[in-house]
Amino acid sequence: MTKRPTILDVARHAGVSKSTVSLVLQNSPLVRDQTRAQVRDAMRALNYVYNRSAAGLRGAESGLIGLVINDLRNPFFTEFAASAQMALARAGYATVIANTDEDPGLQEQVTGSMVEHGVSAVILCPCYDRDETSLAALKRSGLPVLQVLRQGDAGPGFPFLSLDYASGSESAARHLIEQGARSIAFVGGFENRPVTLERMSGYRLAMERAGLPLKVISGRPSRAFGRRVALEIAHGETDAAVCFSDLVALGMHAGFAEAGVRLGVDFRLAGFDDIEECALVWPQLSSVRCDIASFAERAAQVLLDWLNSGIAPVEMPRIPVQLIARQSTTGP
Amino acid sequence: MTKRPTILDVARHAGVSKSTVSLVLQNSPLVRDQTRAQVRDAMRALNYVYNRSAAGLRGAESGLIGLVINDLRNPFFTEFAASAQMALARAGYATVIANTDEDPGLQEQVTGSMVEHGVSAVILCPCYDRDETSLAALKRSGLPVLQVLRQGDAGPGFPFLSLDYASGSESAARHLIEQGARSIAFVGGFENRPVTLERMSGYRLAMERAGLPLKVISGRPSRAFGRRVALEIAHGETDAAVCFSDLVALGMHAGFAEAGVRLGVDFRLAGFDDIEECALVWPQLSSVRCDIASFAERAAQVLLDWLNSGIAPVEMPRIPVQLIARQSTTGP
DNA sequence: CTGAAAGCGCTTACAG
DNA sequence: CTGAAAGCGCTTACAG
Repeated sequence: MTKRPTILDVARHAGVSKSTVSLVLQNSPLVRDQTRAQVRDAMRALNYVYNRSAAGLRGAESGLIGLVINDLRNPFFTEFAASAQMALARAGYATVIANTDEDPGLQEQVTGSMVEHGVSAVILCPCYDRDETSLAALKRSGLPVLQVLRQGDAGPGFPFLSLDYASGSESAARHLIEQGARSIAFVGGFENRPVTLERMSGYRLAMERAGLPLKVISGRPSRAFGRRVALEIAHGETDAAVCFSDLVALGMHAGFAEAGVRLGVDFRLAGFDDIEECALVWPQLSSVRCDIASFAERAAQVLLDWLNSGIAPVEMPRIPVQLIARQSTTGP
Repeated sequence: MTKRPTILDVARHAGVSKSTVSLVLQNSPLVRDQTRAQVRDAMRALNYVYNRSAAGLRGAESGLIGLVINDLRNPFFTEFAASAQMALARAGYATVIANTDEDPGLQEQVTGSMVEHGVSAVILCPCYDRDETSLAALKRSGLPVLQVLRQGDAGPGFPFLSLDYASGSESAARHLIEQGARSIAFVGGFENRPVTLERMSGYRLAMERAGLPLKVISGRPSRAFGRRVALEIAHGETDAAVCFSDLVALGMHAGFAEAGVRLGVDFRLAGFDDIEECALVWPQLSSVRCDIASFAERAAQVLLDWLNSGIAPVEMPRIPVQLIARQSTTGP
């Protein structure tokens, strides 16, 4: 494999100066159409490949966006990441991705690496990290960083775009009450975390309004935890649950199947996020739709606008969510 | 935000030449310990950030690996991507990821973009594309490209690392036969594709050996397709199925639940991939374990070895897989 | 072990 | 509209 041709080679081949080639590369209107065509032909003839590192060095945009996700294996975040990456690709940006696996040490490493690579901006769904030292490099960099879906421990360090979790769990709880449930639990999520608190607050509000007692069962937001809880509370007095997430709800779904509890009849179950699977299990799972694909596109757009305008977004409203009622709460 | 300090600033601050700083950056043994310490102090004092674009320009490794995936929303590939990214991060590489969504046009765009960004190598799970023009840029680049999990249409264009799909479906079919099943279908996957053919071949072998008739129900490897098939064949003569993937099997799982068919009793169902969910649904789903996390680490290692040694890997053996029998085939 | 010099492939004013 | 020149922040021989 011989050396890649440079703009100088292209310039020679096209019989112009390398400045002209550079201008063509940037779609400058300064170049005559005919010249532009010549240059393009030369590029094709030589199999020219643009070298972005070189461009970046001279001050151009790197065309690289960092995407830092706390848990990439969770389908909710997978969908977010895939959609965001594709939206960014449509705008001509490549995405450097990293899973921090909820580990501040990893978060520190990967964000540092992204800064070294000269990303133009970052979309961050942070892991929890009390003093947020793991975000120091990002903060120092002065890069546009859009925080999404989860507020870090240190509060609003970066502009924050998220969903209206509170109203989501409120409508879920209200729906369960309307269906006749009286002993409704909130299942899953760790109680000291912002997302949990938000998702719980709507549930709490609806319950208090209806004069019903709260029942919070905290724990890892995983299928395994949900399954365990279902097996424990099956055939008990609890007659419904709002879950922290669909993963928890799907775990409960499996646990209740195992315990012979009929969803929508013996017990009413609502998830949160509305991942694809909800409509494809049986009985179908009611859930709070977050439309994460649209949310991801919105996030990408906010970041691109920031990048283009140079002005950081301020105080973004929470994106509305919507309860999708299915068999697990309304019966078959 | 002021300009980032360069090695020249660091050199001045530390009272050495910039060459020395560069050597420290590369952990060269040529530098005296004391000098190295001085330089490191200066870097810290100035908040120096290494500029990889500049380094790359002068010939150094970019430290960037491309990861091109046909369907990032599929949990099987998500697990692969997340594990590969983390293994690469451990080796100091950042990962540029792209979902091609089975679209050759997108594949062409994103691989081109990766080459422009100067990735050092690529891990590719290609989308199907008859003439593979979408991979032309990658081929021309001469970069190390490791193809994984799926052979492209044009056959072995790049070194290929994959799992022993054939023996997996063979042991699944044999297991079903041993459990007493006689009318066993192979469900899901498009028949003209290499992965489908491989995953089917083991099933075919086992069935022919046992003198049993084949029954192939092809289609999209999705939950929705599996569910539809289950609803169609429920309470029919078919008494077992080997599925193309867990997604198909989980769709069938839901469909059978809806149809009132008892898995492991009325019908024996085996999936393929053994994603986490298999052990967390009820009845638990038997599946062919691919241990995709280990596979991803292996793939990362093969690529890193290639990068370090400069020699392309040859003829890699298929990684063994293993049937995990659970309630859906053996009964509760 | 350390320094001075050249150069990687681009972009960006500045002339013309 | 196009060209000549400088320079982005590094690494890499080459001296010393």
